[in-house]
Amino acid sequence: MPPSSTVENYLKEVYLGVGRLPAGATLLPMGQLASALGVAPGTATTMVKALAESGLVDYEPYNGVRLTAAGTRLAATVLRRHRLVELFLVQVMGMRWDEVHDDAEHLEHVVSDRLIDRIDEMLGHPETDPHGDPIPGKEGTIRERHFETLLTCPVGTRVVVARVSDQDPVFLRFVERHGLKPGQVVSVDARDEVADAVQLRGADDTTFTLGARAASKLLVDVTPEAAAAATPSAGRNAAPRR
Amino acid sequence: MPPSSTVENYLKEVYLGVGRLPAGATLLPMGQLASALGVAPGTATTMVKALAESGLVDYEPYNGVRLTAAGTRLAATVLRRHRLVELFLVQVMGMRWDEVHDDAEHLEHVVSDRLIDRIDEMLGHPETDPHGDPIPGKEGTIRERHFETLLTCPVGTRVVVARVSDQDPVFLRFVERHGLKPGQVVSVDARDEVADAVQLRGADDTTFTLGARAASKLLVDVTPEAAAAATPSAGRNAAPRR
DNA sequence: GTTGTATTTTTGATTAATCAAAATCGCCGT
DNA sequence: ACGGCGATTTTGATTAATCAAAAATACAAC
Repeated sequence: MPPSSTVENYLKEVYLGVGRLPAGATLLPMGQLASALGVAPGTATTMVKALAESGLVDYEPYNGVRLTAAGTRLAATVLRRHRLVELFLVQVMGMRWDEVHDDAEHLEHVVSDRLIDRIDEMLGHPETDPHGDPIPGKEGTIRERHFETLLTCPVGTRVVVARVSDQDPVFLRFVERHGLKPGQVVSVDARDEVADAVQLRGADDTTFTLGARAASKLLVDVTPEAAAAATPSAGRNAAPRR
Repeated sequence: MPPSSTVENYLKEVYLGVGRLPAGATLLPMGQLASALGVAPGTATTMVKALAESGLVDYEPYNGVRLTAAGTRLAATVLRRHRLVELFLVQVMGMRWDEVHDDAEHLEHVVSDRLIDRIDEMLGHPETDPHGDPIPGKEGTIRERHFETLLTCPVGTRVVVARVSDQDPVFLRFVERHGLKPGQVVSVDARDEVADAVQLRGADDTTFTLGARAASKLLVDVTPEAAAAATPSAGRNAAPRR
């Protein structure tokens, strides 16, 4: 009776899906859950009813799902495994940050507590994974910080990329090429509402443009302390230099 | 259509089961397969028929199963993943050799080719895992060496433990305590057929007794080269000293 | 208010893997 | 050669997860 991979995935997606909801909303519509999981709507409904039965989610027919405390705890441990594994694959195994997601997606369901603790220890109890996503604590605690995005942050100030909220390898490689990995510094030169784009200036003073959709996937830390602490060119979690 | 974990497990157990068959036999009885997998006999029959349909095994009703060439190749890649993972957990993650089996049992079904290649490379393309079991090659080739056991090897000569054919943690810890890990030297002082036991002398000249059942699980290399090459006290694949 | 549309739920089936228990088979021993 | 017993196969059901398509529902628009 450990939860099946399927159950773990549902809980994980409910957690992530609720996080992406517009401010104020707390119920994830079934359609969104179904498409995040790549299953038919009816499948999600059936499964969610079962999860509600087990006390892992609250389910309001026609309105959506939300995690209970127990469900949140479980989702957090899955996310913890996923993110620790991703960071491990980058830092220890020397894999690229854009190629670790799929392996992590599978490994998150099978690594034992003993092994995940070993990984956590080996990485020095890290707080975030290579994409800047927070790593939940051992007891299922998640500290989600709030960030601006390149679409909402003040123009002209140097900000530090904190998190990239898209796992697509193509996008991640693009982000890397432009020096936008978590930990790297950038500033918004201008923002053009009409053109739906932002003008950016990287640490090396090169400028480039990003569409609004892409810009909104780059979460940034606007506090002065962050800018001060940031390494000018190299991001965190880079592959081990030798 | 990658093979399911279940299929991989069936193929793996057919491979291992056939290996344990008395000399001459090549067909693994369904009962043995079923109990190795922990399923009811009928379940094994049903599944094996399906595997035969897919051309992975030869199935002779009432006689047993055997792998086809295709089945052998698949079994080898599963075994390769399992054994590389076990060695990785010991060498890189610093886990004990008696606690890695269960993790490997799960991981063997989910590690990607890319990751397993990375592990293989990181370990320097090892030939055997911590228990001395051979690691199949990338292309599904398995080189099984033939070994004597402490029950059949010559009395009085120094031999090198090559392989321990039992994954039980309790037994493995016992083996370790007595300096019988793969790579370590031992010699048989005497063998008593009636008492069903062997008198052993370890590298440090301590003597102890092993029952026949246990002795037969310790495969040894009796060639003089092996004895010459062996480190007197430390076995291969020991945890990284620091 | 009625109606339309998009979303959600229901329904009925399917697939993979399993079990328990009944039926069957192979073969050993006298 | 035959009876019986242990191993194997069959049978009938079950569980988890899924889909397609039909039915129901919510809500916004008119």
